[in-house]
Amino acid sequence: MVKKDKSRRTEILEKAAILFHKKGYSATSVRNIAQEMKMESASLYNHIKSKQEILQAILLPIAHRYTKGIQEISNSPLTSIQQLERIIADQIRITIENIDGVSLIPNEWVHLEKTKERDALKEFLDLRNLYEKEFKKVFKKCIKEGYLRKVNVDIAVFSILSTLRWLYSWYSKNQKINPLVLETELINNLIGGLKKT
Amino acid sequence: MVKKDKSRRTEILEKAAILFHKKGYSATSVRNIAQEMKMESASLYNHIKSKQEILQAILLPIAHRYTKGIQEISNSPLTSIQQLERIIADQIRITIENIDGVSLIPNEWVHLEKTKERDALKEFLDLRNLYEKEFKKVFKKCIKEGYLRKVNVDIAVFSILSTLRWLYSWYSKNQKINPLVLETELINNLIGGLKKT
DNA sequence: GTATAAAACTAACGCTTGTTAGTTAAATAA
DNA sequence: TTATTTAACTAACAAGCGTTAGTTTTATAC
Repeated sequence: MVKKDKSRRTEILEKAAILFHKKGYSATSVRNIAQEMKMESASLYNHIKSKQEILQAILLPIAHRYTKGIQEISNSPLTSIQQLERIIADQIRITIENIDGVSLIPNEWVHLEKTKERDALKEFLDLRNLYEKEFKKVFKKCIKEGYLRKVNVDIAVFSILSTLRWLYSWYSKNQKINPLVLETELINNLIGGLKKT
Repeated sequence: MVKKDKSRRTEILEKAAILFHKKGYSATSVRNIAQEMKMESASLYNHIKSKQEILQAILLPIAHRYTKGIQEISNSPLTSIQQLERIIADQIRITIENIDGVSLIPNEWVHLEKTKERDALKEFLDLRNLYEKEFKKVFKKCIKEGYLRKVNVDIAVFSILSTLRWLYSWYSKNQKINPLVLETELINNLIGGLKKT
């Protein structure tokens, strides 16, 4: 048995992600998604439970992926500064792999709801908090072990994460760039700084 | 004659900005805004032309403010690196002054439309392009004059602007911080970098 | 105090929304 | 071939949307 074709459901999630990316969750109607799938809106409901479920099915796996990634790295035997670099690289990779899905992470999560099946909003925010906590832990270790200057951790981490959150937007318009170049350049800027020494 | 009270219209724009910030333009209904104003939705139309006009009245003045700011600075007799620092400081100040309005800049501009009165979408994008162009110009000058390393300008500028775009989000949750501390710390991180030398 | 203007109200409009019910067509398994 | 499942369809729903019309109340000017 060969690997199953991309399921109809997956197609829907992909099309929806593109539309959500372009217009936002609220401004995208179920009929818009159906049109993109070349079917009637009612037919979508053979594959999905609700519009809300689509959003959850896009966002939550990504949020889990982020958290899993940072935990594996921070538990690895790398030095703290190597860990920090790997964490940044991991985010860049996730973004490039799934631009439209990732594009919803910074803003559209506000439309997650508590449904019968799961409290998606809480689930998302818990994962995000966990991620941020882990990130700060590694960052502090980098300072303590003398790799980084003694800066305000909250401000510095917010600044780095901002760049990574906006990467999807920049990368959408600059896909020609080599991902590896982007990776090294970005890590260099974020950690090493821009000033001539 | 004493200075006129904050007009009812301005109140509406402020309330709307808060709601747009919280839920997004599309998910915010005219009735939501009216409720916040403690009036009926129809009464809003004594003060505004349409929901779309509200969005335009919030976003476009801010966009103009940004562009005016960067142009004044880049035409000043400061050195290139001083200009860069001032541009960053200016953005930080605009953000702090009007958090809810600024919060709409990164994403909600997609809901701007061409109306009878003005092509708000084009107007916004033109301003944004102008801003980015000006920013890159100053940045390149900083490199040319030896203040900054020879980095990829597109990537570095995107990275700095990302941090500034996300500032509203971070600052909403950390208002206790002294704006001036934030300013110096952020400029230092963004330009000077984090690594110990 | 009366006339004018500003800003609220009630009621309703046409349209779009997410979703359900019931039915038919296509694909798969026996 | 027949039975079963999957996935499409048409039609419709109740609720909410932005907005308009017309009216009444409140504030301002003479």
